[in-house]
Amino acid sequence: MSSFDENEAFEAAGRPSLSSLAMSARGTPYLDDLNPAQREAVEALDGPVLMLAGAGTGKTKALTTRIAHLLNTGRARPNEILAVTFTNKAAREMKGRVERLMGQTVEGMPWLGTFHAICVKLLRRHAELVGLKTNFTILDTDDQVRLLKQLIVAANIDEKRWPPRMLAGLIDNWKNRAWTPDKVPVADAAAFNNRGVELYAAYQARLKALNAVDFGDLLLHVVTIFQTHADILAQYQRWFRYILVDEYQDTNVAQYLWLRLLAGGHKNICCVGDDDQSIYGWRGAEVGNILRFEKDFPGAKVVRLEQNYRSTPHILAAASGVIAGNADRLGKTLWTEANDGEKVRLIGHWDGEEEARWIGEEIEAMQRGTRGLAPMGLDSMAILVRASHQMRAFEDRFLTIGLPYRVIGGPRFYERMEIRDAMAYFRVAVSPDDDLGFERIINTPKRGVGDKALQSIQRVARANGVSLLDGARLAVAAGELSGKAKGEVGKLVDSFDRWRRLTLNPQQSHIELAEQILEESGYTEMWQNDKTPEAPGRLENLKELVEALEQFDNLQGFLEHVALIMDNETDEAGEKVSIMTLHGAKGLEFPAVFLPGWEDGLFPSQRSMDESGLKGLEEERRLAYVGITRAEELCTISFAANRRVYGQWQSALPSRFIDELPADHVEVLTPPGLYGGGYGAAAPGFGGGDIEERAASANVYNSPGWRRLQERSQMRGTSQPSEARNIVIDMTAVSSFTQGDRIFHQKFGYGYVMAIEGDKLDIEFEKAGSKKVVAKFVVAAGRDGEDVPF
DNA sequence: CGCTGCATGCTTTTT
DNA sequence: GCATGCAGCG
Repeated sequence: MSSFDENEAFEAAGRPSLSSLAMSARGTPYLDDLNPAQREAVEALDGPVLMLAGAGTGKTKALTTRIAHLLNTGRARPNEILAVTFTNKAAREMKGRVERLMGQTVEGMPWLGTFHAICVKLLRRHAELVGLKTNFTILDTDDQVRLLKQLIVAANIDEKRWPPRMLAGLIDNWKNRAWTPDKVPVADAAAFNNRGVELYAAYQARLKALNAVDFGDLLLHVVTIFQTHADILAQYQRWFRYILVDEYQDTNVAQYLWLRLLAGGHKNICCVGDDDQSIYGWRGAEVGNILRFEKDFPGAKVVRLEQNYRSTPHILAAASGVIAGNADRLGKTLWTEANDGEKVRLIGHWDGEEEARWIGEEIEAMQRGTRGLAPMGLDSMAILVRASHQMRAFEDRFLTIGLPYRVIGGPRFYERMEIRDAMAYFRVAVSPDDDLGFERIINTPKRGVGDKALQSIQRVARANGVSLLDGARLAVAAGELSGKAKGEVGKLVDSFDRWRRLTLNPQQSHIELAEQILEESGYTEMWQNDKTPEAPGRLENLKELVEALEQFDNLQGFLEHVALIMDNETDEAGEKVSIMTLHGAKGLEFPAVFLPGWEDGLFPSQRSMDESGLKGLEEERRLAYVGITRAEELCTISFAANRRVYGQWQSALPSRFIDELPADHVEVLTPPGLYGGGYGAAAPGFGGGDIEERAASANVYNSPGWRRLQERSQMRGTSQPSEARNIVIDMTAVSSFTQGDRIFHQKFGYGYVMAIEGDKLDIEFEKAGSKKVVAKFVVAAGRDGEDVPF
């Protein structure tokens, strides 16, 4: 039986009586801070509770106060409370707020964390029950895909018709539903050219051989252990006296089973969520979990948090109007004591670039203070898009006008190529049998070790039943490699031997070792010699990676933790507008929010509707609800008639969600005639109507205003070259650049100044084409790039 | 083995 | 429009 460490020790010591733990003498002042619904949710400590918390209703406050109350009344010790979140950020926030409420650091809430982090902890204790060693490694998506690719090739399947990513998605889905290979239903097993389940089983076998798991396994293995070892399950059921779950609407089947199993004893489970904010169906979340709660947990108490502390009544009404279009809701009515404020604003544009230009100008106006609103800092404003490719229009525009912005989302720190490469070096140094890591870096930087050399090494390794690193060693000794590869691989193997010895030396600083590895492997040098605009950033990231090591005692510890902490906290200083996806905005709030791209096909996304029909449309509608409810004071929705999609111009109709906005709470900014056909003006019954009907009635494209715009836009389009030729070159301008200067720009790379117009430069970039950019965003670069300016 | 040039095919994203 | 991935050549 595996150890229960802190639990066992505690049980052996005997459970202190509840009264001795109770600190009720201190009173419960924190309860006075709550509204009646919140208070009800906090005080209903026993039995199943569903806290239905609408956007901005103080759910984190209720959740954390509930934890404080559990501790304060002596119902549970900190380590007897299981509190799960989806993200590290949410877990951190919760921990911090509990500590503030308790007025002290909560000594160990070891079981407050993400589903995955908690599962890692459980799985390390019981790894042997699913055929793993306790030091198993966690593969990221990249490793997962590379592994699957090997299996697909080995199974003689055409990887072009059946791409590894597709299989990865399929297996993820199955794992989300808690289907082990033997449990995949026959109907689904036909997937992936009839070989899906076979490959899934092969993949699991390979993972076991590598002593590795993927993210899905973390949950699935633990569920399997619980299902097959009643004694172990019973111990945890006893141990976790109270369970709290954040964002319950986002749980998938595996997480749901996990929770049900653990809550099976005390049944003290409190789930917090909002069915209207379920936006992760596409990655396995089941809204059904929250809709079914009362059936799953008979006698459940349902508490609704409906008082909103975030948004104005107009914003709430607009959001409510949209979400009312969904069936199968548990239903909530948000209300607020706030004053009316501004109506939600709606504006149409000719195309996506104009939309970006308008929003840029609007942001600058709001900075100065406009519409009777106080001047707003850029940190108070956000642009929320449906799909990340929409961000480019804004980035381009903001770079041109010199408006500071930050993109939230994007590739996470630990997902970046250079970070993964560096980590692969560390991994192999720490565990020489990490074949995936070795394979990743054997030819990075380029060592002249190509496909053929790698295949020889793999062959030797397999024939001798050893790791790739040892296979490489043997291949070199046996003269299996050609000239260049032989020398290089030999050197690499020697290096790893040396680094390995250093990892085992307790005197060796792991930070210095990490630097040494990156230096000696030639990895740092590779990026120093790289002339692409990304290279400096990558070197910067490597520096950051090494700095992050300081928080750990050794490389091993660092590697173990990092797999789960894919944080992307880029707290770049300075006032900046945030640009992010609607998904990325969940849980955030901003005084002013822009929601561009409300066009049918883009939002709601055509693909979502094609793939998931009405269910997909409803999820898109929830996304619209999430978007609007991020706004505190000012919410601006916009759409464009034309947009470049995959380089192709396409026109679209305004989103059907626009028709669903309640007219009383919307101010249409679009000039009359521009959008005369649909919203408010002409059609009182804009709530209904299918798309064809609206297309027929929308005289948008025939209206005089629209025509005017179109003409203007076309004129602009064709006149640009001549305008450019007429630019007055002002040599006295503030900028210190002259025509013909070679410059460097953070995003666009190298280019030459073609013309100067005030503080704006016309630059012909080597890679990015010609752009207008504010002078302060570029730096002088030497001729032919010999002088990299950092 | 590595580079270049063409064909392809696309949401959303945490862990 | 762009990144990725493959085939073909040096």
